[in-house]
Amino acid sequence: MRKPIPMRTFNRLVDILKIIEQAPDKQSFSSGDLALELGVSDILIRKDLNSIGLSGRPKIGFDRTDLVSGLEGVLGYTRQNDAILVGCGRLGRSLLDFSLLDSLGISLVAGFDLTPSKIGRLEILPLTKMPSLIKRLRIRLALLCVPEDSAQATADQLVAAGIQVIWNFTATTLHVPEHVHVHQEDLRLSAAHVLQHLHREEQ
Amino acid sequence: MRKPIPMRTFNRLVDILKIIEQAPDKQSFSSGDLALELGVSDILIRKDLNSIGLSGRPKIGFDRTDLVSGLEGVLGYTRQNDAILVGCGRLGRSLLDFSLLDSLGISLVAGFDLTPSKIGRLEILPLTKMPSLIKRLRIRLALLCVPEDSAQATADQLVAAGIQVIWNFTATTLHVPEHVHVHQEDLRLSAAHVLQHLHREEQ
DNA sequence: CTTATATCGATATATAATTATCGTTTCTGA
DNA sequence: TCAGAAACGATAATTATATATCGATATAAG
Ligand SMILES: NC(=O)c1ccc[n+]([C@@H]2O[C@H](COP(=O)([O-])OP(=O)(O)OC[C@H]3O[C@@H](n4cnc5c(N)ncnc54)[C@H](O)[C@@H]3O)[C@@H](O)[C@H]2O)c1
Ligand SMILES: NC(=O)c1ccc[n+]([C@@H]2O[C@H](COP(=O)([O-])OP(=O)(O)OC[C@H]3O[C@@H](n4cnc5c(N)ncnc54)[C@H](O)[C@@H]3O)[C@@H](O)[C@H]2O)c1
Repeated sequence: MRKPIPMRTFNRLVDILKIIEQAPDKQSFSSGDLALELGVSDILIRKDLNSIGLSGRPKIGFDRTDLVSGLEGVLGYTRQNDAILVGCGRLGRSLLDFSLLDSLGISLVAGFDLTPSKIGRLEILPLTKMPSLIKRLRIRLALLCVPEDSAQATADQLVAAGIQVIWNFTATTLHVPEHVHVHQEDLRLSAAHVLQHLHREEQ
Repeated sequence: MRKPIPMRTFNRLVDILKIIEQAPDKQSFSSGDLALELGVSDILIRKDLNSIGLSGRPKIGFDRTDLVSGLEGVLGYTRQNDAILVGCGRLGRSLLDFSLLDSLGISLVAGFDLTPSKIGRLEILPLTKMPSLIKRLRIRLALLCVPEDSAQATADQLVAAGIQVIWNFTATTLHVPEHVHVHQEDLRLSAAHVLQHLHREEQ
């Protein structure tokens, strides 16, 4: 089995794929081009790409098709993963419309809320239906967008129903068993970066 | 002038402050405690804290009050920064309610949208009023939450009105002049991390 | 067909980040 | 009051990450 990808490399791979998608006309990309946009050396770009089995051609660069399929494969964007959305308020509804998620391989197949309804063609179900649906469709990922004071209790329900990964959009730190993974969508770090720039300008 | 803080250290400082805020009863924190939660060595924690002028006491650890004031100072959470919100749809309204921003030193003092209205006690103004308000209140930060296909045009208006930092919640990559800084709130990277964990579980 | 050049990959070097070691300080309890 | 332990800070060593160098290769132009 191949060794795990270092985090820094992983982050750059995400960035590289983004650059490629934003230049739909380019047929090939040299390590120098990509390096310039990312602010690192071309050598590093080649190392990153080589490490996931991609190679380029002298005088040409890396082929677009190779890059896209290689990167999407490694990043996991190719296969479609079913997920549920819990808490369909303002943020939740915004995410339901956010087409980027689909293109990254995440399909929201059901929504849950205290008050059931229908958004577009998607059923918003009451929470009582959650456990059975998770089991029936073998859902492993949940996006959590409930109010802060319901976050832990809802997470507990998700865990009890067998969810393995929680993408947590609330600011509440969740306590979950060892085998469950929480990815925290945290604006704190972003805010700190924003403030740095704000204050940098000041001088 | 003190040298700039390395990015990795900066990120850990944000995490450390979060840990402290989540343990409101603890009067002091040892580097070992913090290290355990962050998954790094205690030595590194001490280095990080020493680097911003904080020191601990043997047998006790770092004093809560020192930590909070030191960290908040460095991260810029102490002084209040006025900001505007452009695009008051689902995501935008959610952010207007998101009290975390206030506690990080970001006050949303006005909202703008195609359709003016009032949310709580906050006026949502038409875009025509934007330039004069930015100048009058000397606003330097804008949160951008408009639809993807208006993102670049709206950013152009913000730049023309003198905004210096744009916190971009749209997935669109913005092109702005050198002196303007864009902080991209990007779900791509998060999604990739989430998918890694989903697939890790699989084996 | 030959030459010039852009770009690659491999190996070596340099820099940055993290951890280990060790002696010191301050509190606790006998 | 003194021994022991918990935690600290400074310096040294290690590991990880990024860059530099250089020979090789494929393309394009003449
Ligand atoms: N990370 C971010 O980017 C970010 C940004 C803004 C808000 N937030 C957070 O996201 C969360 C949602 O924000 P919002 O503005 O959409 O709130 P909202 O009040 O608009 O929506 C919350 C929804 O959850 C539903 N709900 C309440 N309790 C529930 C439960 N136990 N189970 C299922 N559904 C339940 C409500 O009916 C409502 O529809 C909040 O915790 C907020 O603090 C995060
Ligand atoms: N980064 C994230 O976490 C994230 C999550 C979800 C959505 N998004 C993106 O955020 C943006 C907003 O999403 P949403 O769900 O709130 O959309 P929305 O349609 O609910 O709201 C958009 C708002 O912008 C207003 N608007 C349109 N054109 C405008 C203009 N030129 N100037 C000012 N206001 C204008 C509309 O009147 C509307 O109120 C979208 O681009 C979406 O793709 C980002």
